[in-house]
Amino acid sequence: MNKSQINLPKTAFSMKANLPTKEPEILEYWKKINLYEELRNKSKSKEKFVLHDGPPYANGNIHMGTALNKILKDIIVKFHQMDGKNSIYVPGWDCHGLPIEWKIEEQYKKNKKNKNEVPIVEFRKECRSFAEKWIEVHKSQFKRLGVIGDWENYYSTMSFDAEAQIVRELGKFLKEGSLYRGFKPVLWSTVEKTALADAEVEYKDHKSDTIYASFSVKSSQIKELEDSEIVIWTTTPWTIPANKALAYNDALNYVLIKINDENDFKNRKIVIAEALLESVINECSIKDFKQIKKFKGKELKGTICNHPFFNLGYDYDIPMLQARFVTTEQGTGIVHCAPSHGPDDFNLCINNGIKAIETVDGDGKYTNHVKLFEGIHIFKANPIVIEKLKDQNKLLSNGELVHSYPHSWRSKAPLVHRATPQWFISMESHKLRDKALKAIDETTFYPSKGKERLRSMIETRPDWCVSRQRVWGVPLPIFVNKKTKEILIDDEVNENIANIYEKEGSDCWFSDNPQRFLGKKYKAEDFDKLSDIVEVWFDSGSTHSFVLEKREDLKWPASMYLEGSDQHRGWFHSSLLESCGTRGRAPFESILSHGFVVDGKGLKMSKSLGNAIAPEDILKKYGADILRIWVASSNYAEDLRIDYSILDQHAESYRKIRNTFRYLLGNLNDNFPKLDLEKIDLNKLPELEQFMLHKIYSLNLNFKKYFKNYDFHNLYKELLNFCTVDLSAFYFDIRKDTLYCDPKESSKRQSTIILLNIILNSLLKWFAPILSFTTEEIYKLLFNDSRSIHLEQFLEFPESFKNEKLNGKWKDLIKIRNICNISIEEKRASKEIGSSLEAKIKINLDKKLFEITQNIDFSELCITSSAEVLYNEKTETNVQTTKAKGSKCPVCWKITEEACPKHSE
RNA sequence: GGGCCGGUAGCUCAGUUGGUUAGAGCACACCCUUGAUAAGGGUGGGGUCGAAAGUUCGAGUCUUUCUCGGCCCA
Repeated sequence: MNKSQINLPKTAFSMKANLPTKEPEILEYWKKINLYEELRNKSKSKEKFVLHDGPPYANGNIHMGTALNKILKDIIVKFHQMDGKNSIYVPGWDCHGLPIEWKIEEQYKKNKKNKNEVPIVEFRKECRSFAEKWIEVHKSQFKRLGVIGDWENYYSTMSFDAEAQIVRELGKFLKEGSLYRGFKPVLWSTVEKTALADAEVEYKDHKSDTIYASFSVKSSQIKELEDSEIVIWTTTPWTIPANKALAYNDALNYVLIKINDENDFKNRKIVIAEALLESVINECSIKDFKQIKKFKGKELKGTICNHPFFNLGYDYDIPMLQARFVTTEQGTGIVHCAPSHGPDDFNLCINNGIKAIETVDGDGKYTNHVKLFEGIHIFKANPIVIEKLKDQNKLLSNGELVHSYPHSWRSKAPLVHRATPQWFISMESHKLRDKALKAIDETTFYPSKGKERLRSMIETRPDWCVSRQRVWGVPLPIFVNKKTKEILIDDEVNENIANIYEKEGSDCWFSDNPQRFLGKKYKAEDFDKLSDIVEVWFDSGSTHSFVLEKREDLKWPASMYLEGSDQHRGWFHSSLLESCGTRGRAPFESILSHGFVVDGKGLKMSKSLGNAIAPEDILKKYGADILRIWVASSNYAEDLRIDYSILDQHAESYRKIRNTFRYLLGNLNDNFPKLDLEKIDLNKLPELEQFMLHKIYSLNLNFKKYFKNYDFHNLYKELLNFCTVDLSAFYFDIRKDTLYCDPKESSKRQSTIILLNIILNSLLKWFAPILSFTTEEIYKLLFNDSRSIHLEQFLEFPESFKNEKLNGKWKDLIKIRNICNISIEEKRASKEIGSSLEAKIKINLDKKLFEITQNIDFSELCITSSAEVLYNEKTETNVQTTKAKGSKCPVCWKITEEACPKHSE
């Protein structure tokens, strides 16, 4: 063999990746070969793994969070597919809801169009086409990330079959009786007679009447309070008739004072927060008083009061309840609660078993639930309330206050919180809470802390309000009997509505004669048809029913739901409740939740900070595979940091991996014969090759372990370390000599080629779920026919590859090698030698090490020109390096005093 | 403001039931190589484990407080 015959690597696989241009070509290729259909055909008979897509909202471009979510899903789906499952991913979109309504309304505003003059059906059509447009945009953006799924047959919450199924699902709650009509305060305009969303509210100054009113204590565990009064302050005197409770704060200090002034309050004792004493005595002009007692808020527990209008028929108990929202910013430190007229009030009361009722009608007039005030408009009620408080001797003081107050953006009229009829699913009536808690126990959570998070929310949440007074959504399919006020519960009617929606969608609810939905059994004139829509969380909470259950290719329950950790309150939550209510168990077997994408410093991404990175920019600069590495290498159990320096680092790792592949391909000259791993005669391989097979075998065990726990950052780290430590710096470096300089037919070189073949095959498959594009690029280069790496399975390695004894021995050898390197480095630093091939090493070993190294050529291992091993019991392992003498072989570059034994003919 | 989660080298991550001098890869510095070459190899520096206090013979690990950050709620 002479210099002209050395085997240098040669491959068509370029060092430069050029991902931003190459990846779209691969996407075209996947489209051409119908990869998704191929995958399904190939694995038809296999066990299913169904990752059910949590639908993103069809609005706006995708951001890093969405990209992370989709890539993580794709990585998991691909892992299961290659692990021998039929791993199916059907993407979906959430389409109904307020944000899209606003977008359309904004367009109306720009074009000076009035929403109220547009027929509902027409408005809804615009919402629908808006959502359709964004689905298409999202689709192409998600595909670009390398996500493989059934993009042609995606699901959406606005498809006719979805709308129909949502009606059927609601029908189940209706029939069961857990769906009931209740009341809940919403921001209401008595001018437009409609509810307003937060975004439709303008805050501006408003002059309100203020009162200090007193509630006499009926009973309390503080003895001195029993003939005292609790004083509250409010800017909405008209809500006093709806008062049901008083709120205090455990953490505050309160005082009991006795008033000595000559007026109606002489000799009366009142309770207020200590911190507000001064402002109260000023505002109420209390000149002469005496503090009787000071106590902690928590002592107020259990105190019951009487309503100021007790003697006018308001003879129910007013309990005092602890609430954190009570502060000492204003007022008296005790807050009057009308559950029908404030969200805080409502929540506090509902948690203490006090429900809101309809106290005010849509026009703003008191209903017959409010004694003495029925028919009076609330905006005219303040003077009457004040008058009656005075009559009852319960008014300490009154005045006026100009403060910021919510107004309608349209009519500019002041708004009120008004308890409106809403539809709730009870957490208790049919044990929904218990069912859900049990279902949580039966679910596997990744990471495990997700379980507690979801559980604590389910444990404390109030009944589920599923109605909204909006337009863009599935209409609540409910009729109420005009006379009896009873809800119509009839499967036939419900199914009739569902069937109609299935054919034409739900728009007809707003336009068609109600008789059409009621059928022949009932007369439309006997019923009120609801005009509410279903809240969108019920929509997406029902996806399992119209996607998983309905589609033949999927299965119910899903193998996994995977979303950001905010979805513990969102989709995980609503899906769990919906499914437990209708089917008694969760629609998922496992939940994987991931953290949020934050910037390099751990701060959230925001426009104002200017730290946001768009997926699009990353794709342009680096390519999807780099982004996929970022996903795989980050610990999704916590927040995921990203910035350009982090991406640069991953791009660097990518280059290392790519060059590992390039070395393999180059030395194989792009030839890749299929090997039967079982048939390899291990005894014919050199020990180094046997050791590497053991490495591959044990790496594969770790790989499986990590994958099973969805522990991708450790999995990726292990793969990367294998490339850098075990291959590049060790095996590849050592075997370069054999590959370049040994004859092609030599058994040592052929053994090396076998190993390269196995390593290439392993790496391709291990990396395929993560580096979906690059592994495909290589696969295409090796097999020039219509196949894809993603149609392959992970390799199974024969157990014979496992060799713990050899592994132990080679661990020692590598330790010795490291000591050799340090010794060589000394000579290099002192400029005695340059390349390690200029070195000659003498290694002193103790007896044990000496014995295991009998058959080892350290000149090969350490890439030196020669190596001598000596047995020396007294010293620890040590190495002496000297400069090799002789001449350099032009083929293998080893320096020998005689002619090169291998390369002189 | 409340609930939950988190803070280990410049970066991404390990660190078992508390137990030697806290690890890996990347990045960085220096050197070598020029037959993986816009590659490859070797050596090395770098951490009061967010802060403080406590429990303990011993704390990155357990407790408390504080601080910073994230999610959810108000």
